[in-house]
Amino acid sequence: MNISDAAEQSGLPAKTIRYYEEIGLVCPARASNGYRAYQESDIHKLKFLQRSRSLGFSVQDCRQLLSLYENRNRASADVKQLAQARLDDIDRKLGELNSLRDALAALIVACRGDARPDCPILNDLAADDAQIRDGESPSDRLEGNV
Amino acid sequence: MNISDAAEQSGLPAKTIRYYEEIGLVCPARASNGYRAYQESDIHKLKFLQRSRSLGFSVQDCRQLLSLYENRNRASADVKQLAQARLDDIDRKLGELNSLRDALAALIVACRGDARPDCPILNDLAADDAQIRDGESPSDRLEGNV
DNA sequence: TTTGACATTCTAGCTACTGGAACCTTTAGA
DNA sequence: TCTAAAGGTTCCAGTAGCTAGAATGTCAAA
Repeated sequence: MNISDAAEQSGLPAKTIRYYEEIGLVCPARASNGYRAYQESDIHKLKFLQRSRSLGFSVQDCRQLLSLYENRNRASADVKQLAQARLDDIDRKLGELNSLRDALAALIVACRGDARPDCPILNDLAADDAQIRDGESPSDRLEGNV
Repeated sequence: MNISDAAEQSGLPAKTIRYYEEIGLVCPARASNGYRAYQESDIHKLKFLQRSRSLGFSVQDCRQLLSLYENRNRASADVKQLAQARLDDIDRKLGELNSLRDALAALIVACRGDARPDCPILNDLAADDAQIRDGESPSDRLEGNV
């Protein structure tokens, strides 16, 4: 099976599949012409990756999950621990996003949004006590943008 | 004022402040020894950036907000529009994260988490119908990890 | 004078891809 | 059989927003 079929079956772009090979996640055999030749087992792994990535696991997490998946002597506790850590991340992020949302929504409501220059949003952003008000250090900030 | 004072007053790491200069956000004067010399107005801008970044605006958004902030003829509608777009982003992301959370939480509950290998989490990740089940294309995925 | 804290520039790395160029192979049609 | 298109290959560069670290210069206090 060539890479475009693998892409279709796994739901991943071909570029991504090549990238996963580059970082050693799924390394298919090669045909005599140099083309990648995907087996069913490779497709299975790619689907596994697609699904775990879509659940927000990092590529490193996926690597671990994949090796647990292939290990017949695994303990389900190990998997659960990984998943729980992810859930904790998500909950933390949800908390941050929710308070962000509230802060922003409040500013938007307060702004008339007309042709005049005075704007509570800008006033808030420029306020001298901004840092004290939300008491946040740079390192607390969200890791990725929305 | 040297960069470390600017860092302290703005709540941003010095490295970040240099980066902001590199991308043309805040470009302070230079002293005769080559050190960056921050004025009050620079500090003000840095604080503005710190606050708007902490509200999740992208650096590009911040650039716009900063220029609106400095434009006495601005219309508050322009600012409001930017903020509203951000809010929409956040709401979309909250929706995604919430469903992610639910899916993951359900899997975790179902997993015994003991020394045995059988694990509903892995089963789900490996399921053949995973893509159909959540009907998601690769491009729909969350832009950043948690 | 020396030491240490601070400043400078530069390069490289992080995540997880993505786009594009230059080139090779296969396949379908005239 | 020739040709053109579609697909494959590798490699390099870029994305966002910093961050780490090296090599070096400057300044203030003991």
